[in-house]
Amino acid sequence: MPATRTSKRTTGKASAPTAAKSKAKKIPRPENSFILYRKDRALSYKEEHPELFPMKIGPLSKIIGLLWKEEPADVRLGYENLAAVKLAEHKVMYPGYKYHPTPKAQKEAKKKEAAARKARVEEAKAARAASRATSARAWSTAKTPSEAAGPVPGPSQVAVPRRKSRRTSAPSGTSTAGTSGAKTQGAAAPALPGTGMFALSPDSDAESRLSSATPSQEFDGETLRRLPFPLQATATAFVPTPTSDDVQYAAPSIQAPALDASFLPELVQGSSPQVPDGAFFPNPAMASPALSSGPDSDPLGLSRVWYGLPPRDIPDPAFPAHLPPAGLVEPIDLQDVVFALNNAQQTGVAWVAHPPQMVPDVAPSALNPVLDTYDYPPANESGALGPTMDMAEVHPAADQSAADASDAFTLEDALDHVAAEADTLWELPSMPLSMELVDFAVERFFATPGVPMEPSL
DNA sequence: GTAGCCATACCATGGTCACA
DNA sequence: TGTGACCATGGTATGGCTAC
Repeated sequence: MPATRTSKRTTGKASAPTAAKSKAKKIPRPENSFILYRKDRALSYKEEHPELFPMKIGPLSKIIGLLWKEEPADVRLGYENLAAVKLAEHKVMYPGYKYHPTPKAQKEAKKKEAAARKARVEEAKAARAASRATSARAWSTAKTPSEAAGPVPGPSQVAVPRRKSRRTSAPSGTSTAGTSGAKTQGAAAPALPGTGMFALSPDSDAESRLSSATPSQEFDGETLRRLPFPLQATATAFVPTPTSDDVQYAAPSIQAPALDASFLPELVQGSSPQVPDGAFFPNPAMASPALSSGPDSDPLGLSRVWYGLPPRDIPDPAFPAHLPPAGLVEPIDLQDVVFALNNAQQTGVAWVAHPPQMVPDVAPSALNPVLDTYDYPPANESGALGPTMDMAEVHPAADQSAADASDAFTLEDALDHVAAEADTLWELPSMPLSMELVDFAVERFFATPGVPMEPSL
């Protein structure tokens, strides 16, 4: 159950400094829905009202707070979904993370200590000033330089020891923090050792190992497979995305009753009267058992894990009706898992879909040239249609995907991929993502072949 | 003396924690 | 269980500190 806000800072005192800015090593908290909204809205507000800028953060936050309250429910829900995904990503990136706010007493003690330090410095400054004044007077009346030097300075006149420099060896201009971009580059961006061992682990050392890694290092395909996002190890055939209209045509026989592990069945290889042997089906009910799946029939391991429908609810400009090119192979990442599970929970339909333009009384082959390659045979008596794929097309595409994955790949690329996907999430249908669902998706993610670490959730 | 780095303060809302 | 506090984000101003 989400906690309700019970208090609000009204003291006028500032919050602690942004951790991401002040301490590169500290793991930042996951962003909540409002913070994500604020980030987006500040940019758009600046575009809408350039005459009001530069504007201080205080007034801008007030304005955005008001706008947030006035936003329709679906917009807020979109950001809540996005926050849920960010939370899931955060759990994957920092499996052992736990929020530890500094107790008030400790904070105040620290503040007191800082104030005392400041007072000491001021005192030393004053002493130096007094010393200079004394010296000047002595010099003005001195007959010789040795006389002008005056007495040996006392302890209070000795300069305060300088603390060790915090300056790094980075060239100037590289540490202009404060922009969102700074988080994905430089020291703030966790990177990996080139050996392929990803420094994510469920223990508390993960933080230091992440921060000590070298940015902008390139990684081979094996390393890439170990990255949390995208999940290359479970590359699988793309299935057209269902829309809300599709749900009503879904086959009753494959509706999932509840959210559990049975939502993640193996992809079934089989055949049907309409498609060639070897096509992949998302559900056993849709494929005859003529062919069985296995390493021989599935050399690329495409049937290893089937996580559900990739969440491509956003129209693909390249193809009508969201249809990807035949044989397109996409990696499935955590976002996909969360979406698929959420969709399953909300609609009870996880696996069956047909193109949005398809209606039951129209023959699939009459609809779209794309269907020359795609085939959507009736799955059962209810007329529900299930997607299948021509594996003669899929396998070469999978080959290409594997080749791409073997290319040198920077962590920055992977992070960009995640960020780009997250940016589109607000367009998802209005469905709340429960924390249970997120946790479940994360657990499934870590159970995936190719992901080396177990989470300690 | 100055350039550059860093921390802090300002503000909003929501999630999370410790404590009574 | 309720409450209060911290902290996540953004850009700018300001001041302290260090290196040159």
